Amino acid sequence: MMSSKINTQQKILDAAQNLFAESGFNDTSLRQITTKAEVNLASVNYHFGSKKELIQAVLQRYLQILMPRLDQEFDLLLARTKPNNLPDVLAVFVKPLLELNQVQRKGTRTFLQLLGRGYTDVQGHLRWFINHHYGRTLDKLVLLVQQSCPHLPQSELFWRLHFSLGSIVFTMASNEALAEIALADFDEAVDIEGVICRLIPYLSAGIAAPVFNQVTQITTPPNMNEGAAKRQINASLSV
Amino acid sequence: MMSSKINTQQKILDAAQNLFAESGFNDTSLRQITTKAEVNLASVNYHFGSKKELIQAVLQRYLQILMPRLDQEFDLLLARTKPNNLPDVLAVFVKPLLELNQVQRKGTRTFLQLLGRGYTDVQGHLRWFINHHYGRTLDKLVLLVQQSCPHLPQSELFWRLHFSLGSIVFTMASNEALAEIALADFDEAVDIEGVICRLIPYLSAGIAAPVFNQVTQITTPPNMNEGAAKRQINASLSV
DNA sequence: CAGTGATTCAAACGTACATTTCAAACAGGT
DNA sequence: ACCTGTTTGAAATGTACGTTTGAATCACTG
Repeated sequence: MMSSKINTQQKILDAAQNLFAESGFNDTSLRQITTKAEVNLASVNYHFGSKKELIQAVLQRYLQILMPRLDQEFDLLLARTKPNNLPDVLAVFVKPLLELNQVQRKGTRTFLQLLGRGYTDVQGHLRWFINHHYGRTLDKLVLLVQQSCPHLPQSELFWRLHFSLGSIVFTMASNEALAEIALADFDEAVDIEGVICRLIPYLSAGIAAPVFNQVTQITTPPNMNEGAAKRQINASLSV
Repeated sequence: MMSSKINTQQKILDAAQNLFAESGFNDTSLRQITTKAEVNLASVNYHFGSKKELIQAVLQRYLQILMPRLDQEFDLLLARTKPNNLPDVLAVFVKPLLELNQVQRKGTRTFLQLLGRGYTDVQGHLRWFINHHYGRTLDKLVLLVQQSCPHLPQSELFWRLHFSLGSIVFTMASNEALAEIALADFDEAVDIEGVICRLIPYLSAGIAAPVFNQVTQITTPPNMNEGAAKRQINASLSV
């Protein structure tokens, strides 16, 4: 039935992932993708059904490798008797992320850019898609961060995790431009690994920062309902 | 010649700013804008020339108020003999930003959302527009941060300022959704002021975090050229 | 109140998009 | 070699967009 022509799907996925990473999902047309992939325009709808599903397939190629790896790293940390400190928790991302380079050339950079696009472009279906498939893993991450920052109220943690997500996503979306500037002005060749390593101390310090009681803040007494809190932190963490 | 019908431009600007803030520039059509503003479709091109120029006009309404205020705050800090600490530098944003609420209801939130959209949507002309008009003011900010963090190499500062920009921009772009979650799960009504106040300790700690010498990092010796560095940090800071 | 320039309006233009259609080309099994 | 189901190809469909057009309407001046 099928054999030698499997690669049409691959050609589409490869072309799509690079164009998506460069220009975002909304600003990349199926015509650009099929032209670059040297396949017929109708192939995308034939093989993937729709543009939406193509976007999900492109991300899924990386997620199905990354997420199980992260999951097992999280389990290792959770199994420890002593609580982990925050930099160690964040550091577990490094290896699984860099292993994506073995999946595909520049895989790590591409995946992170795609993740950034998933947030900044309006792609509600991606949010749902990721959380539906990998919500359990994300739960473990939130738990680990909570354990490593026991002094932080849940609400503060919620905001800081999103601040962090913003740093990551924004940096990765504009990653190439930033790397070029860094190279030109500081003679520093910063690859994706370098950026990740620079992010960790920044994020660790930010997340664990002392809570500052602001003058103007009129906060309702923290009256939160426990279970929903964690679920929602993680739900909104996914794309 | 003109008198009572000035408000067509205002109606367009008001409708456009809210739709832009909600859905981004690319995903808001002139038809949506003119429908909401209850004006004719052709009015936008008649009064503003093009969609691009409308986008700039929407942002300009806030920038021309905010930036001079920031500029004078920066000058005050720069005039001090003792170096300022980082939280104080970042804190000067609070008042000028909140004053935008007097310009328009929910002005602060709207402006920050628009700024976020300016980054996440691909709007190269906005980058140029802001830097062209307000580059001098941004220079002063970079200088202040440098002074308050003398232990940081320029390249590290460069990256951390962008990490911070990502936090701000991303948080503001998804501000409403986050605020809703916070309200539902933590019984915390977090307005835009609350978010800004939460951001400051996070950003301060992140930017000023100790530099961590990563194992894997193979960095070329810091060989930077002084003037270009500052210029580029700020150039890439603008939208 | 006639005339003039600024504004509004409905309609159309040209372009780009995702998706559909259906015939042609292709494969593997018998 | 022939059928059968899978994949490709070129073309068309329908929708939405930003922009342009030219006549109609308005507001003001002389």
